Amino acid sequence: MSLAISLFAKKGYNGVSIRELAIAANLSVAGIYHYFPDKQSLYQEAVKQCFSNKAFSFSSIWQSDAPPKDKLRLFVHSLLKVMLDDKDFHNLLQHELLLADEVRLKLLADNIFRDEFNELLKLSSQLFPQQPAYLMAISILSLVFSHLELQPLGRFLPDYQTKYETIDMLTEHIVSLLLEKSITID
Amino acid sequence: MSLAISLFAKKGYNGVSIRELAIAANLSVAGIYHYFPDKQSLYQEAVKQCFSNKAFSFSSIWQSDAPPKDKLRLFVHSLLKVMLDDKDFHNLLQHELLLADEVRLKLLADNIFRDEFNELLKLSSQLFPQQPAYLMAISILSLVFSHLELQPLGRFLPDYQTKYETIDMLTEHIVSLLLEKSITID
DNA sequence: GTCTATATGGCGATAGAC
DNA sequence: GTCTATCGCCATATAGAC
Repeated sequence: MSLAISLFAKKGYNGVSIRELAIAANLSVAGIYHYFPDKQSLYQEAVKQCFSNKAFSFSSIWQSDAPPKDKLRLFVHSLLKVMLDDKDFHNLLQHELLLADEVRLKLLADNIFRDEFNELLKLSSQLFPQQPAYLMAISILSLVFSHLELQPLGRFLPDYQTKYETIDMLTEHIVSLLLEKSITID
Repeated sequence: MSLAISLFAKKGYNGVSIRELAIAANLSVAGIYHYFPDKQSLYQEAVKQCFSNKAFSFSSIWQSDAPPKDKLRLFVHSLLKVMLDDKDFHNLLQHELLLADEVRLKLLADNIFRDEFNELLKLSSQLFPQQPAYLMAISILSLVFSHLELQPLGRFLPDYQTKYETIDMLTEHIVSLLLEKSITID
């Protein structure tokens, strides 16, 4: 199944055939249909397993009594690590966002993201009381998410350096961007 | 051709058949092959046209003598507007980032994004001298990009309000997040 | 449970008339 | 330039033996 997840993550639903999945599973095509009624079911099971495997266990962060700023740093670092360690998760999530199937996105929101997002909302309202908590939480997620998403393109943009892809540098940048006053010249 | 762009943006390369494209173009399948040697060429032409249509004409912003902070606000607002006005562009870009074809991403970087990104780098180093310009520029793009990308999911998350999707509210949030000191409680 | 064999249909692409 | 007709292939899915 983990091979199926990987294939769907890399090539998308329409990019993977039952034949490929059968080979990856060391099974004949008919063998696949013994376990799943059709391709859609297989795909949805793959997504479900990939996402719930995470279980997004950031609970130790939320439960610690570290100061909010440290919690933010830990969260950003952990999220970056989860995404970098499991590119399949990142890619599958992007595919699901693109498909934008309302039913499946609602399941995702309720089952996978809801609790973590609530904690992130709390943290946001503590650290950034002058901003709407919802927008602030999305912004934090955006910074992590999109930095990774843009990396394949960024490698060809001016001023790019490989060190900008390291997890520590990204964490430091994102956290200080969020927390430190910018010294601006008007 | 704009119908082809729309189809590819919504369903991805593998999700659209030549037959669909033929119907959309009011042509027979063979008719399509009079103009394009194969499906790949048609797709690449669609991408090219969709992206260069933008030409990303933010030049008036860069050339103005407005203070840097105002330029930032104008840029964020304009980029949000471009993305919201042309969802096909946004979706097609996401598909291209997911495919991560090195050759095509390099073309994209060189032909479409390079000049605008250079301007954004300049602005970033003016406004945020304490941050690496590259990371800062990517962060600005990330905030715009991912807020939109996460909208379909965000609608099912706690604390969501429809007003958070308005272009003015998003602009205000992103700009003030970047420019204003956060009043944090340790 | 897993296989071979096959049904049925859509796919990308082409031939050749007009 | 645009069409109808068709090719060969691969897709999803099923039937039925073992």
